[in-house]
Amino acid sequence: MADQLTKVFAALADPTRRDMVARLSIADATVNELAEPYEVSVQAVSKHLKVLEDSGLVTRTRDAQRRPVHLEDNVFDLMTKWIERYRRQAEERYQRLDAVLESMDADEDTQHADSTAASAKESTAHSRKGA
Amino acid sequence: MADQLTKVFAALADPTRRDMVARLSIADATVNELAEPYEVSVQAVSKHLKVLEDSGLVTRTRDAQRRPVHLEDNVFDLMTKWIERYRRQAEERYQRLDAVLESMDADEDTQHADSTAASAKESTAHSRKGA
DNA sequence: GTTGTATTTAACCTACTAGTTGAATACAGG
DNA sequence: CCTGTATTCAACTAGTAGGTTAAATACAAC
Repeated sequence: MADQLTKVFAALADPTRRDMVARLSIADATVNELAEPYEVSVQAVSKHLKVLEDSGLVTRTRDAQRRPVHLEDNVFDLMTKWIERYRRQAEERYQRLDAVLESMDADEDTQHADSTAASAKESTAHSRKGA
Repeated sequence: MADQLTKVFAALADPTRRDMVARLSIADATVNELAEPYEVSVQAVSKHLKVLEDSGLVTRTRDAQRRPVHLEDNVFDLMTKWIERYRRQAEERYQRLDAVLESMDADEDTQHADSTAASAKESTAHSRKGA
């Protein structure tokens, strides 16, 4: 019932499932092959795959009694689009803020910064590294 | 105890929290401001913020009795790096597969494709669109 | 110091998640 | 047809997630 973005993020919020995705990025694999390196039961892995499948991250074909699992790389776009949208939004905002602070720096000798400006300036120290 | 990638994906696997992140990308906000548009209690929003904070997606400063929430956009990099790594891996693999299939297409008139090749070829139909 | 506002903590409930084991299903091969 | 292999389904359990209300804390302002 949840939208796909919710399902995809939830699917990847599990280290075992992320590891499965990592391995599937190299080659398709069957349930048993995928389960082999983990300590959990094959049934548990089958459940993980159901979650990944429901999220659209993988699909399964049929090959006799085997169910090869295949990674659907296009689903990644859904996430990156969401992430990039708000990252960009945030970055733009910080750029505007930086511009304001720079113009305040220019005045610093003549006019002393009040407490509001000081705290606003302090808040730029947080995460500006990619710049 | 979970690693940050797990926490970040889990944090974003909730529509309310994603919406908060979206709003915080535009401007910092207090708990009450954030809670206002949602139907849930302020306490519930406070919990959501704790999850976001534990994941590193937001930080909080102090301003009298208020606790302004601030989005840490650098955490997005963690996700995009993970995603891009495996997307690239998968894409490279498909490119190799496509190359193999193209060379098979070249032979198609003289030599009929066997069932293995046919099913392999069919599997390319899945998600090649960004190409 | 009492009152009002912002926020967190505590205790509790319900639903879901990830795991288990055991049984069922589907198919291949002798 | 029987056996082995691959996978799923069913039923159960322990832990966690997201919500609630009530109480506690922190601070401002009068």
